[in-house]
Amino acid sequence: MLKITRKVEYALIALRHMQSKNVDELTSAKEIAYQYDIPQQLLAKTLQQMARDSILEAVQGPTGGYRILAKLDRISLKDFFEKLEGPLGMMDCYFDSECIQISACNIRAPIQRINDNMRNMFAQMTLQEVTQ
Amino acid sequence: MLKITRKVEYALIALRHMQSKNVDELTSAKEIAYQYDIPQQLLAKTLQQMARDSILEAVQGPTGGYRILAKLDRISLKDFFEKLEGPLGMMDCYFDSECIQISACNIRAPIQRINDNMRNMFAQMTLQEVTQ
DNA sequence: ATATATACGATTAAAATTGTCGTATTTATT
DNA sequence: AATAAATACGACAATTTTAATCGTATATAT
Repeated sequence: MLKITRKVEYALIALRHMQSKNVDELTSAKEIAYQYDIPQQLLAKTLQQMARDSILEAVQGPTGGYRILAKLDRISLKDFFEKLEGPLGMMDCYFDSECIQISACNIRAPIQRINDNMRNMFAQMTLQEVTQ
Repeated sequence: MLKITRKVEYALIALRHMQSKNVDELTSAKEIAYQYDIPQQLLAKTLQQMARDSILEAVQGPTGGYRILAKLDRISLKDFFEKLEGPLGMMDCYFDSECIQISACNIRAPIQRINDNMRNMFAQMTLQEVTQ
């Protein structure tokens, strides 16, 4: 429970790797996959998604690759997680509830309190803090 | 990602239900399962585990059931989660690491920082706060 | 032209979670 | 003593989620 996914893990590894380079230098999926022993295609999809989310910039063609586009100190960990994985809730009913039992449920409110604390925590940490 | 499990969910529902009763009154797994539409056997196992962990007291035989044994304001959410689900880490390498890539890994330290924050947060919330 | 990179939908594989089954034990009630 | 209703718990099955792969298209430097 309460685990991050490989997708997030790979994304963080990639960002950290890119941060150790010059800002406009390109890094290919292959390079990262090889260096950290990550499935290349899967990593590539994650990088592509980050590009769609304007966190990275992608350059096609040979000699292409990715570089960091966004200001990482402006992106909270909460936003980052939600960009990659969708809404961040400890229970699905936090957002859209198709739970029929909802009227009988006696823990919705307390869970939401925990959840708010967690979201708050991740809202206060920036990507920069994590990848610097 | 970062979801609590049904086991924890059912445990919280059960505790909250029991807290609405007299302290020494017994509640059967059947009663809770029926009222909240939870698989009875699964709930029973969770209650049994809580009994092993001295959170609940179990009474056998017909008219038997469970009652709250522990002081819920003395149990942190972190301890509660760990009793039910084992070590609480956002990545498995937080505890025992069989990750071969570990020397190449560039995010172990940052992830541990996030993790410490999360553990800290759950260490500061008590079960009482959640189920009251 | 060719090689090498990104782009991405569809599918498969693996792992984790969730739920069920079967059987044993305890004990209040008759 | 017999019965019924509860807990106890290991083993198994089903389901869901996550992770990984496949196939094909597109872009572009050489």
